[in-house]
Amino acid sequence: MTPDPDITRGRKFEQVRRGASAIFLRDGFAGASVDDIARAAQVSKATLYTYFTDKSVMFREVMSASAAELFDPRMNLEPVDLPPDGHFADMLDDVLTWALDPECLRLHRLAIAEAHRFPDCVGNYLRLREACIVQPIRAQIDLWIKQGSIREHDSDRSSRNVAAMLLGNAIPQALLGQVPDEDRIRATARDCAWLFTLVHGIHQDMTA
Amino acid sequence: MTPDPDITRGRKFEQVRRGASAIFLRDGFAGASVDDIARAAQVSKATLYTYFTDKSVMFREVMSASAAELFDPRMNLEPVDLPPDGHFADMLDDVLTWALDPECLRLHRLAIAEAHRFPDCVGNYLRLREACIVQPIRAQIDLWIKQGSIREHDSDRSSRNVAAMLLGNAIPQALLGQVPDEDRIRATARDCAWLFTLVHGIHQDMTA
DNA sequence: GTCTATATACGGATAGAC
DNA sequence: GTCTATCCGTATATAGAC
Repeated sequence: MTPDPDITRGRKFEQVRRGASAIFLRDGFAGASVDDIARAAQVSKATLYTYFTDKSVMFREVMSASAAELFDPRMNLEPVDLPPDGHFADMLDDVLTWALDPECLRLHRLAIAEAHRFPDCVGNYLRLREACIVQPIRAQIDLWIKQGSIREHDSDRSSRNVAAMLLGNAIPQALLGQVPDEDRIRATARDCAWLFTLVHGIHQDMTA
Repeated sequence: MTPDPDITRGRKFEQVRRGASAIFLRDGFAGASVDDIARAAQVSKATLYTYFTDKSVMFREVMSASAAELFDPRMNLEPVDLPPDGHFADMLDDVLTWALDPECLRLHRLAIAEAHRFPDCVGNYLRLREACIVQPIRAQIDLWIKQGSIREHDSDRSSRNVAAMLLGNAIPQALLGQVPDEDRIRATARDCAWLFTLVHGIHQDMTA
């Protein structure tokens, strides 16, 4: 929401932004035509150019607005006051399910595709997304450590490792078109939770 | 190397293929212009069109040829007859370093970017890549299981988990422009190896 | 088979009426 | 502020000479 000299807001701003968003997310930056965007926004091309000085400015706005929209609501995912056992798997399930949401995937694909055309945009995106994924996990782990439910350790590292294992297979495959089904998601979440508690839990059973 | 009716091979075929490869990998499908490709290949546009019926055929050829070139030499990475301890971390280091190679990253980015424009191409790519990454890990694990160095378990699952944790953080970040340095790679590889042996090893020390 | 030159369409961006 | 109509460069693809 920082005022951008290249962007003038007006009546149909949201409408335009949504249209642009839809087309960019579908076709990428180079693949998107402003004619298509105008059609999708139900606005004339000239109107587009009253809002944005050119296509690249339009793209930047779409990226930051989409990221803000997608990543903000997740922030209110507070750590829950429950034992690590079953809840952790549920939580990881939620995170993975969220990350596999079509909207989330499209934005991620776009960010990757345009990474070296718009490095600044994408850097910002990466930070926001990272925060949305590993921070909840880390907060939860920290709470459990504080409560003495699990052993003390470097939660920054372990939360990143958990996130990596949780998303490391599913996201690349989903980005390439093979989205895992619910059962597969659940199994992955369980594996992660199991492995985490096995390594960092207090009462681990090595024969399990 | 399957004969494609849309492709006629000739004297400058390789030259053309390399030029197209360079431009597509740099600019994506929609972003690449055939003028640029012709320039990069030091060939006229007309010559391009004697080899490929159109741009999309050119793209498909680039994808499959690049994948074949990048993924084939890795196949001869045989499991080594060593104890899991130090060697596993080294091996994982190799895998991660390879996956972070600029050429490998560019192809991966392209595959993701064009996933829904060329689903067939990308499906093939995904399988080849998967095989290159988790198969060596799995083969190594299987060997150790057979030797009795580590406990018996579902190596298919564990190798995928190891691969996920190994690549899950580094690859997305690298795709978005933030390639980790050697130390970071080494640390990640070590974490993975440590965690794997801790969970599946025979002589684990839980206080470590 | 390979080139130069060109057809044809589509792209981003703008002029000017309202 | 929003539209219709248009400019003009660039894009893909081809014709035809050699």
